[in-house]
Amino acid sequence: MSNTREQLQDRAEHYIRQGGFGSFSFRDLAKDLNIKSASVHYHFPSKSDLGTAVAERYNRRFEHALPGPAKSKLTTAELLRQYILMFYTEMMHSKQVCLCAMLSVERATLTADINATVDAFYALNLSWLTEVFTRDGLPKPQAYKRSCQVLATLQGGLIGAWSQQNVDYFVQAVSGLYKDLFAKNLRLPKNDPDAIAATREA
Amino acid sequence: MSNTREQLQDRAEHYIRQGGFGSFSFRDLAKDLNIKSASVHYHFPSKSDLGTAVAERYNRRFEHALPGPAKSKLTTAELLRQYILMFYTEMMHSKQVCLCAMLSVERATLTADINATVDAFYALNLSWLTEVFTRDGLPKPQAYKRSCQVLATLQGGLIGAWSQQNVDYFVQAVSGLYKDLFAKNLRLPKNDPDAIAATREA
DNA sequence: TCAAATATACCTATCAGTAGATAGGTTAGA
DNA sequence: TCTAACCTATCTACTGATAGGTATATTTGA
Repeated sequence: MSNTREQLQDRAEHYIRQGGFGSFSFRDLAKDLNIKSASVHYHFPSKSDLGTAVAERYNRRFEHALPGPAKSKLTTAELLRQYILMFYTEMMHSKQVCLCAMLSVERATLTADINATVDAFYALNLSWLTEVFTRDGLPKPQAYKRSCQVLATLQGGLIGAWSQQNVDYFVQAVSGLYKDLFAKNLRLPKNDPDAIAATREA
Repeated sequence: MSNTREQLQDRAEHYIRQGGFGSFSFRDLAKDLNIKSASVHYHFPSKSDLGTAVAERYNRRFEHALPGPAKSKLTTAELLRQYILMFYTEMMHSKQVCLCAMLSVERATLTADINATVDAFYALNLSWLTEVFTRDGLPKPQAYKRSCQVLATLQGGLIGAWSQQNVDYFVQAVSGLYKDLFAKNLRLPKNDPDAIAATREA
């Protein structure tokens, strides 16, 4: 796997998660890597191919980072906390929004390939969450309801925080949710002032 | 106020709420109204002007639709139900996402004018929600936390439902939230099968 | 072993299409 | 006669994409 190909995906993901799929061109990517736009087409024949590759890579990364709920000895509350942290920390130090939240919004302008990969993201997350909630005896319909609620709050929190350039919005939204679910406070790593400042300036 | 100007905003809002600000051109609008793109520039000199006008109009509409919490004799639960319904019904029969959720996501590519109007949307909603929650004695920090949670869930729910073309995702997420807040079920108008089918096909 | 063939990763040059925007002309109604 | 609301025509900039060339490295076969 060539390094260039990976770097192109890195840059594309960066652009998508800041301004959406339409916010960058092959020439932008080329400039970033000091190559020509025709060379970008060598690695990804079409922009849809690139978008699909980036989204698939994102899903794989997400899937790999999810703690296996069945085998895990962690409590449900702790599993959920780790799940929330995945969103939180990535936002904190990459100052970016969930890739699939961005692509969700642009759905009408994207190719079927990309949309299918975004669909897979939802399926992946909802099935993991449902599994977690079902674990301690919650009936499947309730577990599914909870899953939708959690994912919606997380994505909505990210988008609102990004829009207002205020990480606290995310923290407030999610800690409210967590308390409703587990009747205890959500512990998050201390708000790093540098990261927040960096988010503001971006 | 010319009719054309209003129609242009209607069409622009429609495009934005389906595919984002970058998903349409002045030529698209011109075609929709059977005029020329130069005439669109007559009404809105720049695309930023148009975007700002559309977002401001959206805010005004939202503000007007919000029931005044102070004077209202409705319970907090009922006020919230009505608030939720604003998002729900608009999604149901316009098959579209919250305008500001779309614009939030594209923030990095938009002008300062548009972004300021989106900021005003969050301020407007959060202050209304906070006022509602404060009404029955909830301390301000808790009320604010609730407000972030509610708005995040609603916007995240809309985006997820739009992405998956499945209204039920929104309903699940929001009814979960509502039950946490008021310990009773959220009553929503029956899912209109036609509207859902229409959403799926779009 | 060494030349021929192939593959990889880039390049130049260019295409047709579309974008937002502007200058300046036309028309119809007050 | 003035102005609002359109028009034609055109500009520059940028988009994704393609054709075809080059240099380097790797693999293959006699």
